[in-house]
Amino acid sequence: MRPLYHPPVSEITVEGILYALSDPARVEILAQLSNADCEQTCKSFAKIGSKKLPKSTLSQHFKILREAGLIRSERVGVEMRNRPRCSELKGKFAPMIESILKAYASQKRQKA
Amino acid sequence: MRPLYHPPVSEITVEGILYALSDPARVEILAQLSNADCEQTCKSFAKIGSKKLPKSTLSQHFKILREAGLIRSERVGVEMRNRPRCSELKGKFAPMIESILKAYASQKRQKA
DNA sequence: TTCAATAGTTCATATCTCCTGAACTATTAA
DNA sequence: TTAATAGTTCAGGAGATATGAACTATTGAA
Repeated sequence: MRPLYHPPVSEITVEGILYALSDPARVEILAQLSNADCEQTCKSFAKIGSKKLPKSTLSQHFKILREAGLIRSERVGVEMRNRPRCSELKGKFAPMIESILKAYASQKRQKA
Repeated sequence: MRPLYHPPVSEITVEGILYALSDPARVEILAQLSNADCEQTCKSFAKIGSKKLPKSTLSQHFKILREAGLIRSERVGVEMRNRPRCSELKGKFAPMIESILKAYASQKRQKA
């Protein structure tokens, strides 16, 4: 199993971030991860909204978020802990990401 | 030729906007359109960066931006005028879009 | 150790999406 | 009319995405 790749901040791009967040499942994952009290394993996302996702698909989604520079994944025992990298992205991308998550949260609130 | 569809603000979604902006050519188009003095026809985007795009591709890109609610297209004589809809999106999406364009512009500046 | 269980990754492939050349539509001007 | 210009639509192949099956890594128990 090849080691997980986390791009350095200098390699992260706006397009890459937007692409990663262009899938509804992935915005939802990042949004939930950004709630500090959220469980951070892949397993905990087996259901997103009302949709059940197979683990190979989830693994792909996490990989895309990871390689866009949005999250950091770290093995802890048998599971993978994922957390947003936003503290590392200060200034450069954090305002954009925050405004995206804010708009997404507000949209969700309105639908409910 | 079926009439161009412009979604009402109530139908515009965060995911839709992020998807539309997940293609480098499309962020670039929106970014340029957001400069008031930019030429607004499709024709004027036949080259994006160093890449030459065929008009069928461009037409698709404009359609996606339009149907995500990001631009309004209007026929004027033989050509199509496109302008961003951000004034209509006040509050709901404008901050997000602005922060995206800002991050994109700053990234471009840094590369140059 | 070995075995089983759990969590996730990787691979193969079927499906879906996107890009683009070619044909078509709409408008204008000669 | 006809020609020119600007864009749309369509069809096909090329490329991306989703997912079941097989694999890897870690832990805990026998």
